[in-house]
Amino acid sequence: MQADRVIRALSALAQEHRLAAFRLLVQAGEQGVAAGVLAEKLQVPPSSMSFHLAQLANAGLVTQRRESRSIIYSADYAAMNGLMGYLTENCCGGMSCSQDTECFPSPQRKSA
Amino acid sequence: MQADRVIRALSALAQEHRLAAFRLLVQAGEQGVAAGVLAEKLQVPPSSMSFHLAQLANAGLVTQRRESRSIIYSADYAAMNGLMGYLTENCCGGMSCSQDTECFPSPQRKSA
DNA sequence: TCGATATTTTAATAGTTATCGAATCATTGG
DNA sequence: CCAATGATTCGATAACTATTAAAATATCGA
Repeated sequence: MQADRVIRALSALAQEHRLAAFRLLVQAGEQGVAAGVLAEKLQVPPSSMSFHLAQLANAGLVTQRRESRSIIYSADYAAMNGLMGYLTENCCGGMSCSQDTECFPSPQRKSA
Repeated sequence: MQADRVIRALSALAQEHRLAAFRLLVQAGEQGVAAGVLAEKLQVPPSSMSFHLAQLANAGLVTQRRESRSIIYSADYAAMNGLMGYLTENCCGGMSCSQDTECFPSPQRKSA
């Protein structure tokens, strides 16, 4: 992951509502959560939520799919892995048990 | 680490010059780097560098000490560990080899 | 003490981001 | 097709962030 993408990902997460939304999406897993549900859970008006979700999508941290009238957002674990990898490599002295620090519903290790 | 601190840390790193400065500080280790040296390496005017270093300090990611005329900045590995821990726990599904994902010149594991 | 060096603070300005109501677009059920 | 539902886009505004020259502060060496 190159610095430019990293900065967009960090900016995307560096905001109260977006960090909260992303956490919920991570919890929800592959299944994802509808935009309206996120707005309600976070007590944010729909247009604001939409704005924030667009930022997360632009940073590549979430994907979206339409399901009937709803638009369902899901965390992109590969992108988050990429971010964590960059931070570990470049901002952490390169430590951490390198061979296996993956975020979870990633290719391997399908979780519960 | 609580969400508020995490957001300040993420905001601090979500900027070209600050991310670059922090990377240099991580590389430099305990020894640290003077503000002026950072300004020169990053090709940023001193007053701008100072502004960015203040943001990093405010986020708790760096510490500073005076050494004669210079002010030496160093990465705070514990803070970075805290950030990584939060992200792993809350934004990654809680995976990663939890017992040992420390950034390096932390208490244990003194590095090369 | 004076001048030079290293850095921060101040202040003005430009640019970016957040907020949210209203208008718009897409999908569905009747 | 129409009304209802779920979501996004638009547009105005407020708040914050970045940039940098100039002034101020701190330390040192002579």
